[in-house]
Amino acid sequence: MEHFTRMTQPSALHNDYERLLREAGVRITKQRRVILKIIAEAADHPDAMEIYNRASALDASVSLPTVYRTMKTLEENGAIRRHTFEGGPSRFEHADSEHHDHLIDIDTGAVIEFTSPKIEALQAEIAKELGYDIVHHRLEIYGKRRR
Amino acid sequence: MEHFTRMTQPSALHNDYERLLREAGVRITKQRRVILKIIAEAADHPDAMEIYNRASALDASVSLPTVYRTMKTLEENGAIRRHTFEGGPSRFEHADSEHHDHLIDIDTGAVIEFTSPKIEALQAEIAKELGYDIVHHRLEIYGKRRR
DNA sequence: AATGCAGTTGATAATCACTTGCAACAAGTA
DNA sequence: TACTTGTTGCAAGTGATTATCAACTGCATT
Repeated sequence: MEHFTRMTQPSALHNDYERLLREAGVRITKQRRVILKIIAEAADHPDAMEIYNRASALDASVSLPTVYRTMKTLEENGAIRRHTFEGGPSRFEHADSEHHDHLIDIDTGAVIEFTSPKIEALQAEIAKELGYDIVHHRLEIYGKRRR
Repeated sequence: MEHFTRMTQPSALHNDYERLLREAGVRITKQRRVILKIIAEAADHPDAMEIYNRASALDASVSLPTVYRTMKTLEENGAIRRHTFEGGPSRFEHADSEHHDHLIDIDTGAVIEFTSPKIEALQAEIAKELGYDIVHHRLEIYGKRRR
């Protein structure tokens, strides 16, 4: 079998990201620290509002605009990945995991992660043939659970 | 080589769609006829505003809300396909072509279509393994032209 | 530890991409 | 031609995200 699946694991690497961000000239404010913690511990793919809700519970000083600004900053620094699934708001996940694609359960919104080196290889081949360098790509399968 | 590419071809199948839509109980108003024509003749992937602009040039009585409403109706009846590429508004194309995926030029927004039966097969295999039936999927490669 | 300043923040307003409410209108059938 | 019901334009509303701006705060320096 050439592809495999996994569920996101909570990780405690936010301190590593703090170091990384600091080195990139990003100040570690208490709001960012809280948001970073939320992301690091999330086993799902929360959107900005959900991150705001979770963060507010830990520190009432976090505002929604700051969540959005922070997500952009973290994305630019490679600390998180942004997913724009169909019809909904952006959803985020920490970036300290291997690249993977998503299968979205149309009925529940649940997200299952998977990777397929073969598909990756085929994509690279196609891009090359068209004269392009891949910056990134997105593969989403929308499905219904078979029963 | 198992995959191939093609550019969208203008087609004059809008009359077929008129029949199809009528049979589905959708009234063919002059606004819808104009929009259908725009879509049928488009060789690119215009968004709602662009369709509105092109339609307005042919018939000033077409409004933006009607474009949006019509796109939804056409999508529900399988006359068009909607694409939600990253960061931008929905873009549309007529549905009388084979399924294909997209390579988006990050610098110009240009869209190149391609298909890869191998990738399709791998996706089916993955979904099956996860216990899902594929409703639809989306594969987008974002790249920069190699020079 | 106190200082200075550029980066950050919260509150508020604005923007973008759509969507909805509603009265006037027009397709397609009787 | 009349009728019935779907459609339309306009204006207002929504949801997600971004911009403005004065007040604030990391953090490098003194």
